[in-house]
Amino acid sequence: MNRKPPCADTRERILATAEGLFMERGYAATSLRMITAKARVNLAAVHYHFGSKEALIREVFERRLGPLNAARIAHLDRLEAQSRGRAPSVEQVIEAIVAPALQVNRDPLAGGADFLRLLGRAFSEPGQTMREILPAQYRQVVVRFKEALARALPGVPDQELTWRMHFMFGALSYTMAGNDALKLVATCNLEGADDPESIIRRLVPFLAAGLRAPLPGRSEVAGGRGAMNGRKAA
Amino acid sequence: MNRKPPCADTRERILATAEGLFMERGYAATSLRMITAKARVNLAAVHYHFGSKEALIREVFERRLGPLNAARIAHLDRLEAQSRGRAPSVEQVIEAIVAPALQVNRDPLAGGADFLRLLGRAFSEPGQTMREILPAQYRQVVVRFKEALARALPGVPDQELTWRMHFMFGALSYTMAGNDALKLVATCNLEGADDPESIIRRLVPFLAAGLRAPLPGRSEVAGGRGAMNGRKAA
DNA sequence: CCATCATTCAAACGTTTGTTTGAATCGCCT
DNA sequence: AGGCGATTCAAACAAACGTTTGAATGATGG
Repeated sequence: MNRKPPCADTRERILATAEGLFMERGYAATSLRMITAKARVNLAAVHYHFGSKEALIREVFERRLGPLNAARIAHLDRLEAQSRGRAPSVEQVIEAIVAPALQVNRDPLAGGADFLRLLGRAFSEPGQTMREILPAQYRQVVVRFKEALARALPGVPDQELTWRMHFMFGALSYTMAGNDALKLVATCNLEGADDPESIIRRLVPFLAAGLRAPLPGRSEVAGGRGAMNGRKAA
Repeated sequence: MNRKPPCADTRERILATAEGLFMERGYAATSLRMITAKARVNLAAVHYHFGSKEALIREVFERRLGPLNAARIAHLDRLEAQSRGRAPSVEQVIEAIVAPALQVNRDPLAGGADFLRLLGRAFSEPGQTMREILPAQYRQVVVRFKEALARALPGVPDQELTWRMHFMFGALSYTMAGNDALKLVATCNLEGADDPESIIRRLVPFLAAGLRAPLPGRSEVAGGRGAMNGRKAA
């Protein structure tokens, strides 16, 4: 089966190196020669093992995103099994999305911070490739978590919930990708920027409050001057 | 002064075409030949008018982002002048960020939706260029709006507010860039996705509620099962 | 021990990339 | 008219790109 010439981890080293380079330079700006040089691998090896550059990035994503989203759904399953009858809270549902990502961050073998930053960028990256990979990988997650959030937020209409989930994924992917963008606008030193757990501890309440926000009025954009704390409208 | 050969709008046509192509294909994946061909302009014209490809994208951003952020600060100035003594509300401050972008969206001469989507992607795009352009263009905006939000949210500590602004910019830029990413995860048809005003009407309450969220506890991530509507903690 | 197969390797393939060049073109001012 | 300066243009540049090829390599199974 496995013929093992001097180094048989060629495949793995290509994937790991490509992951890092795609993260810090982007897909289009990363050449196969950069990857193979840094991985100390022959240029032709990438075509031998993957077939093309596009097939390579496809595999870089699928091997990470599959387990991550599976862990999210498993977390949600566990949550709904524990609390029989009663629906899990908004915070718990959000944590089921965020905690698996946090675990990936901690585990370099699962991709570590590199993959999370790459993933955060993938959503806003153009090109046909990502528009094929991401929907396939996320469809099930979106359906399941929207159901769970709908149960936790019975007062929020379907359309409104869809939008708020969209905003939530925005803040989430931006935060995951953001170690760079963060410093762009940071006037003061962000302490704890290197500690993902403290970021999560701040992000979850933010998102939960946003999801529970009072429903927007029919016409005007801004609430009155005195618009005060989140009081559910309906 | 202005010698006007048959077409003197060469510069402008390059900028407009580059804006559109960078938006839909990304910076690295857009070649000068694509731009000059679509703009019906000679290839060498871009080097004559701008000097290099990087200088071109730099100008694409600066001519749009400058006025946009200036309008945001002007909006905030007007807001603070009107309400003497009392601090503007969170919703009003958020609207000062969002409304000028909405106006850009409506006005094709100011860049239109193309530039907003390009801008939304710019934050998560790698490369040294963006890490030089964006901080310079946004520094003043961040400082001013953080001051305004701090006055509107006296209970939120400085560190916490910085993070929440980060989350806010995330949801905002993701939403602006998102007409593509939107369809990625949308299981049901998002009505109003083409109407920016209705998006804003949903986004502002979401962000305001997130900014006003109860402060996170010291240790645990998720609130209790019964964690209910936004009650300010401190 | 030789044949076999998966893997590695150096070299080259034809395109496309950003950039440069030098001559042609055109409106303006004296 | 005529020369000037700004602009356009076709052509070429070297470099880098993704991809392909065909021979070397080395462990495995008959």
